[in-house]
Amino acid sequence: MANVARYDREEVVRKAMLLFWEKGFNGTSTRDLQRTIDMRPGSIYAAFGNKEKLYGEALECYSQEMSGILARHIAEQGSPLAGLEMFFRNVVIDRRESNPSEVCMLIKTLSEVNEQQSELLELSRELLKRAEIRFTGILQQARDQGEIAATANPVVLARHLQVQMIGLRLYMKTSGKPEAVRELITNLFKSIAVK
Amino acid sequence: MANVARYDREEVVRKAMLLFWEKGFNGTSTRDLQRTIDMRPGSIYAAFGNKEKLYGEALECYSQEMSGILARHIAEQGSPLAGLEMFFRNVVIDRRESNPSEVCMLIKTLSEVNEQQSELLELSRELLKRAEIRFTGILQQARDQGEIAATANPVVLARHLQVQMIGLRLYMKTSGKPEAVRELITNLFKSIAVK
DNA sequence: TAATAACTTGAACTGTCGTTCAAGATCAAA
DNA sequence: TTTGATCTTGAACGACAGTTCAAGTTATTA
Repeated sequence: MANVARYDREEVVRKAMLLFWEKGFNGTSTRDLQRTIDMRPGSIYAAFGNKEKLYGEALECYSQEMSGILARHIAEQGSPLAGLEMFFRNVVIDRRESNPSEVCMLIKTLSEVNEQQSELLELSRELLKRAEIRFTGILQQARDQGEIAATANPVVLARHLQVQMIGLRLYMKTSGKPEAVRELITNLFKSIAVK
Repeated sequence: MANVARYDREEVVRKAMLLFWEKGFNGTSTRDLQRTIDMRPGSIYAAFGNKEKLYGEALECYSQEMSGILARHIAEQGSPLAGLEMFFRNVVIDRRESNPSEVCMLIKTLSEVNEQQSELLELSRELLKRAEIRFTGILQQARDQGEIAATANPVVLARHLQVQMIGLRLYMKTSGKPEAVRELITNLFKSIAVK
């Protein structure tokens, strides 16, 4: 064939994701990117097309990581509802300082990007929708196992959880009060659990 | 003394606010601003210092507007809790298309801005804190009037409302489902009201 | 009416942006 | 060992960013 790429695409996308997550789309310059992923402009544009498409791949990478974290918590707890609660605590409170940003990358994108990057807007909507569907499935399991009321509606509850996840992470960044947020999460799951 | 400014400062800041709210800090160029507020660079920099300071004034203008809207709803409803609920419906659902953005401008700032504009970060934190204190006061009134349980904690409840307001507005933009969001708001206020 | 302080104008500066592309390097196949 | 397709390099492009400032305009004061 010919010369073969000298970079690991997954690794590169992950590094780009961390930078984009921290600085946002407009806040990240292509020169920032070049340094971070250690590639020259020509290679980047040959591999990814442009900045927007690379950001798109970074968004998908972010989604996969979050999805993996959720799966791990559910497996560890051996219970859908307890797994969800641990996931909330972990993402909103514990990881807030080691992560590039306290805010969900999908939400950052949704609130930053305008109509000129409508593909990114649609992609973040799509990925958030998938997360909600994921929540719905987990809540159905919780209902089947009697962890939440048999009359509860998993679809409505999943929407509720999405609102909480979005709101809590931003409130964490706003207030800087982990104890207050911990209390809010506890109350949230108390109000969901079967009484 | 001498020549007098030919622009109305309040009006100019309000126009700048609407543009910044729509496009964000990094997404708004000074030339965008020049066109929108109809001032030349020299005048802008003489009046406001720089882009960041103008953005700061825009943030305060935004806060005042939101605060006014809340006050009007409470006055109209003649009840703290009903006023709050109408405020939520109005801001999250009714005004979403006429506003420059569906997302709260303070939250947009908080999630976009980095350490290089730490003044703006601190300012949005401060203004969000004021909003929360405002909520606390209203909830205290609601408790005094027996609209919520006498055992309810207005401070914790105000935090809860902040999380909801942030989450609901972003979820509205994510999902594009006003009916689902309306249901979430109804549930929220049902869960708060005295049973 | 002349002087002067305040405000406005817009060209221009320096720096950085996203992106392109010709030239060089690399490796599998012939 | 030569060929040739593929990938890498980094200088360079035009556009636009935030900001400055000398020159011009305006209205008040003396």
